[in-house]
Amino acid sequence: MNQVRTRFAPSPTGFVHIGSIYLTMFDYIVAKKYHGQFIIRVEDTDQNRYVEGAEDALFRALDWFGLTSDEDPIKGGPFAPYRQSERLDIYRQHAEILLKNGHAYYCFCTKERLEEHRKQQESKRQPSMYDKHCRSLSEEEVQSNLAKKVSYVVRMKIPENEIIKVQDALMGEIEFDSNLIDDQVLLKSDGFPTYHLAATVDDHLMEITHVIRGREWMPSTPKHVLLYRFFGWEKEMPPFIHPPLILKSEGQGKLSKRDNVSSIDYYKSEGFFPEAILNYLANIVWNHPDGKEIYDWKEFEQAVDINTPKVINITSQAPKFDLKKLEWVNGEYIRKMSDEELTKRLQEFLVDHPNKDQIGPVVPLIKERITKLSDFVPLTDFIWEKPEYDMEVFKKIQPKVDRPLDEKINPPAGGQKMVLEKILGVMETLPRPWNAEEFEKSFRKLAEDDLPAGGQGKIKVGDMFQLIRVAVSGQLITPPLFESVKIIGEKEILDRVKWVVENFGEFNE
RNA sequence: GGCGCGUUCGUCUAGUGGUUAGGACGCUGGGUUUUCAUCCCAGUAAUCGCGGGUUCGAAUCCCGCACGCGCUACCA
Repeated sequence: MNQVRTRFAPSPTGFVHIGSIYLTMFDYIVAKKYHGQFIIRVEDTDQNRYVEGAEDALFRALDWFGLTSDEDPIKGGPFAPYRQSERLDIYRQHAEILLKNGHAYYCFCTKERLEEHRKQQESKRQPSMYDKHCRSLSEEEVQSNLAKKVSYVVRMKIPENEIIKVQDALMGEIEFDSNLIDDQVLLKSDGFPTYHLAATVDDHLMEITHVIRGREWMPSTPKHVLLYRFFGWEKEMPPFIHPPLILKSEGQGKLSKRDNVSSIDYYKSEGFFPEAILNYLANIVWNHPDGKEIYDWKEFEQAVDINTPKVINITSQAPKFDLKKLEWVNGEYIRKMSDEELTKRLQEFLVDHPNKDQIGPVVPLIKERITKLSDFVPLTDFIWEKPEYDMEVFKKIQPKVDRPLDEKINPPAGGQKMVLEKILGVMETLPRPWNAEEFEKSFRKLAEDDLPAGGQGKIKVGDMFQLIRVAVSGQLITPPLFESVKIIGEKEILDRVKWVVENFGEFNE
């Protein structure tokens, strides 16, 4: 069997879209499963849409996902160059072959004429297609126009009255009426090829064995089938695989540039793992035979079998993007990761964090509490910095007592201050270094026996610890209290609690 | 408008003539827990887009319709 060769053919026209990664993943697993080659070919044939730096961003993104190519414009390879703008001669030569064997023709129609024609068709509610005006030009007219350097394009001569059959891997045989297929432009007036010519020629020349591309290409596949025929390459025509497009989670249409979740920059900045994203992307079109939801791309290879018609056993329906589920998948990766690995990833992610060398001990505390790396910061800020205290937060803890306390303790704010003073007192006498058992025991005792002064009532243990939590962190939700306290250190804790007691009721007004 | 594809819980998916239509996310409730989260348990939710057939029997096969998506450029 021939080497399996797949390709991802991006056009550098903007930021890297999640859909590109989704498609590249298919290319990658098909090639890797059979120890073949995965190629990146840059389709920069539209000079108007070219965006400086887009290609670079793409390579960085693919690298991040570990979707490394065997041949590409940077690495080179046996079929270089891999940038279509550097292969213009090749397309020109192939256009000439078609011109010569009668499958293509010169078209000198102006853009104005085409536009006018299109408008007329639309007003008559007819399908908008080229009227094949230049198909009937005489040889003399063509030569004369060429001699006069009249601007031209090369169009494909689509045969009439024929049913073009396309074998689509995922959808089976699809029939197209050739009369409804436009005489596609193959070579533009600027000498650049259109996608149809360039991709077909390159796929053949680069010996691509499986064409995997977005579903939006399906309607133009009959043109490509025809090109294979016109060039006499029918026998080597690869299977076409058109995975479904990813749709917006709400509203209508496919995931577009306007959706923030469509850019991979979003995932990088939020701290998602590339492998988790890949897992999610596989998951929306494929289900693991064991019912597993969490698996890596190696397992996703099970979906691939080039000896079956579908090649990749995925669903044909277009899925909606679900960020919630991606977050869940990412959280699963975080939880199953070793503390060391997670620490490393956090340090890489938190490049500017002032205490990033000290996050190691904190990691086990937050591992089950974050779903993406960016969640780390708001959850742990208080560990390194004295928090901003807010009376509103304290007011949310309404100590519940089993019977009325004296008027000094009610209203609650007053009671809280008194309790905080008691807490400070216990902390000051607690033998150092503090240990978890002693810490908990002392405060339980405080809650159950020594509060309030005079023994008139009890505070719930939970409320007690909440008060300590807020005094230490300024917030109601934190990683485990004692572990956090240990990391912060006895002295700093005492300073904070003392400050809170002294300034109670004053801050944040 | 034309052409093509698609249509099972809110979302992703299993299911290929006989199932209590299964799993996952989400959501809700409960348990564990000093908060949150994790973990565990339970629940919620799909008359399988609609209407006709075929059949003893249909989510599964056929036809029609509706809806959704894509394409309809000298863009990819």
